[in-house]
Amino acid sequence: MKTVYQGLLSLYGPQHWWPADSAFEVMIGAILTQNTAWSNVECAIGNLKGHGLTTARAILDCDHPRLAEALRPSGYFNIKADRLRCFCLWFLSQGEMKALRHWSTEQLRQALLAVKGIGPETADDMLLYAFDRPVFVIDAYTRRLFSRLGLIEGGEPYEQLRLDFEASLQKNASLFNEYHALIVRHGKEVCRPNPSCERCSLLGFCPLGS
DNA sequence: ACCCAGGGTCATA
DNA sequence: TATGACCATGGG
Repeated sequence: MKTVYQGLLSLYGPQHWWPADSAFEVMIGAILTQNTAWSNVECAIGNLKGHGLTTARAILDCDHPRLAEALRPSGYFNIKADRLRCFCLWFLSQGEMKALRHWSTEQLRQALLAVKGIGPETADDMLLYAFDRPVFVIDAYTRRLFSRLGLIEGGEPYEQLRLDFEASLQKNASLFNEYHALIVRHGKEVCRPNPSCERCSLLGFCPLGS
C-alpha cells in the first residue's frame, strides 16, 4: 500500500485536492460528480456561481427549473437538483459548518448517509475533503487500480474496502487526501479502462507487467 | 457511433 | 443480499 503511494507521489507530485474554494463547494461538488466527469461538474459549478447559488439558502430559494438548468452540464440534472436541495436542507438545519465541525466522524457519516442522494462514497468525499477527517475514499478508480495490482478482488462491499485500506495505512487525513487524489490522477491518465501500461511506474509490481 | 465518467436509489427475486 | 434499470451530459 505504501509502496504504491510513494510510486504515484514521485510520478505526479502533490495534487492539492479537493479543487474548490470552500468546504460547502466541496460538498456540492461531491454530489455533482457522482458517476460524472469532473469537467462537466466544473461547468455546472460555474453556472451556480454565475446565478449566485453559492449558499445553502440561495439553493433552497431557487425553483426547480432554474436549478436544474444550471446543473444541466453535469448530467442527471433533475435528480441532482433534488439531491442538492435535500443536502442543503439538512446542512442548514444542522447549523452549517460552524456546528458540524464539532461532530464526531461517525456521527457525521451516519447523518450524511441519512440524506437522500448521499451514499458511502459521497459521504466519505465530504468527510475527507470538507471536514478533514481521516477517511479513505473508495471509488471506481480505486477498485480498478488495486484489482489490477492483485491487491483486492474488486467487488468487495464499500465498507470492507474502506476499513481494509484504512487499517493498512497511518490514519492520517493528509495522507488519505493525497493518496485518493493520486489514484484518480493515475486512473484518468494511465490505469484507464484500456490501460497505458507502457507509461506506468507501477508496472514492476503489477501482474499486468509480466 | 460508441464508451466512459471521482454513484445512488428503487424495484425485483 | 444481489443484480438490473434508471438517471443525462460532454469529451475522447
